[in-house]
Amino acid sequence: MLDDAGERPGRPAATTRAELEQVALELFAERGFVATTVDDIAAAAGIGRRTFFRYFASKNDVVWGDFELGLLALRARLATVQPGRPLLDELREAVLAFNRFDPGEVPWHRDRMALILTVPALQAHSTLRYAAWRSVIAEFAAARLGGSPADLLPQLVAHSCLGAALTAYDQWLLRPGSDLPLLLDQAMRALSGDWAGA
Amino acid sequence: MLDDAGERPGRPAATTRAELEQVALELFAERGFVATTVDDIAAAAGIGRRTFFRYFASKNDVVWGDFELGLLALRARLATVQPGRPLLDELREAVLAFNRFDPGEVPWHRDRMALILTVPALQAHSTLRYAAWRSVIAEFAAARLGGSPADLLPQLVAHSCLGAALTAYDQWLLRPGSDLPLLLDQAMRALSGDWAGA
DNA sequence: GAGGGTAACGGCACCGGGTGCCGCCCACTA
DNA sequence: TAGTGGGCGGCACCCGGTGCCGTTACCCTC
Repeated sequence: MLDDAGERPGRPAATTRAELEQVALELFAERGFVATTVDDIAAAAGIGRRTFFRYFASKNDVVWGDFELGLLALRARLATVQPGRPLLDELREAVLAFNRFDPGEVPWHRDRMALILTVPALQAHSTLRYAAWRSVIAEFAAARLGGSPADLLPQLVAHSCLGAALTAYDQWLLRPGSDLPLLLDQAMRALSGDWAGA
Repeated sequence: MLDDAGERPGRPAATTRAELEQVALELFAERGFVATTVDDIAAAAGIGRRTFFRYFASKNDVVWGDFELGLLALRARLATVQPGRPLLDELREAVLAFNRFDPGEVPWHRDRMALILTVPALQAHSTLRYAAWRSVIAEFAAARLGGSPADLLPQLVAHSCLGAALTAYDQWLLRPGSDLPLLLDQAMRALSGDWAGA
């Protein structure tokens, strides 16, 4: 729905999610997220405000691109993993893969993540997205550890992985020129708990 | 401001945060959080809607009681800890202490946490509160590990502790009759990373 | 006991995100 | 050429949140 350029029955869609996202991100970069209203975005994209909400459930969602797709890919990847290696190694590689991007997309992605991690409204909203991400991890961890994804340990593993990823992203945005994959690797490795001693 | 029963100059406050909180929680329990409007709360408390926002910055905040006070206590506790013991042990005890309540308050607290952890709007908003909590932990961890609280490892430790606490709370709410301190203890101990192997 | 200072109250108007409703538009199909 | 059906988008509305400003009620001083 809402996409295919000129297919079957009804009236053709006036725009696409990707196009709207691009228009919106430009406005956000100019005026900031909060100062940009949905009316602004709709006007800039040449659509009605009401239509905007048919493409995105909320203004917050604009910034998340195709997160659901990434989630599917993550789940698919984890489903085909061989049981030989240590859990944390698998998770580390999966997290790295999930956050790998074409060099051309990186600045784009960086802008998006900067918004998500610094604008309070987006920071708050992100929790709901992360919950879905965590449940993918918890599912995999439960399969490895035995028991249900709802059990304490898989849930904790999922929270830990998320914490590591967020920590790495924070560092990435904090230190210009830093290397995201490296930071993710460091953060994930630290989940082994070396620091617990003192 | 806004509290002391009958002190100095101006007009006396019409109510208190605690009273408003109680009125609001009752309404939330009856109709649910989203179905209760700020007008409802204000009317039930016999104040104007405008006044409500002088006691709480947002409807979301009603549910958080004296979180800031707890934060101060946590910071104070961590500041007076002797450097002898392993970091994770100290953190575990601090987290347990932070979440210790009078038996009489427990059902109250349980209701609040159930709202925070299940109502999407509150779930999202909680992230902003947790950030302050994490920074207290990161501060302490940095003091122990050396370096700045903004460094990767202290941030990761803070995220991990938060993840453990949230996991424990989720389990507590999921399993009626379960023991919160025990769950917190289990979750915090699991941060040592036993699970990393497989 | 009259008056001034002061701080909280609370109405009003406004903004912006989000939603239900409904008529309109327009490509495709028969 | 008529009909179908899905996207568009205006309209009215709800609700959380804010700035403004006059009002209220206490306490202190004269």
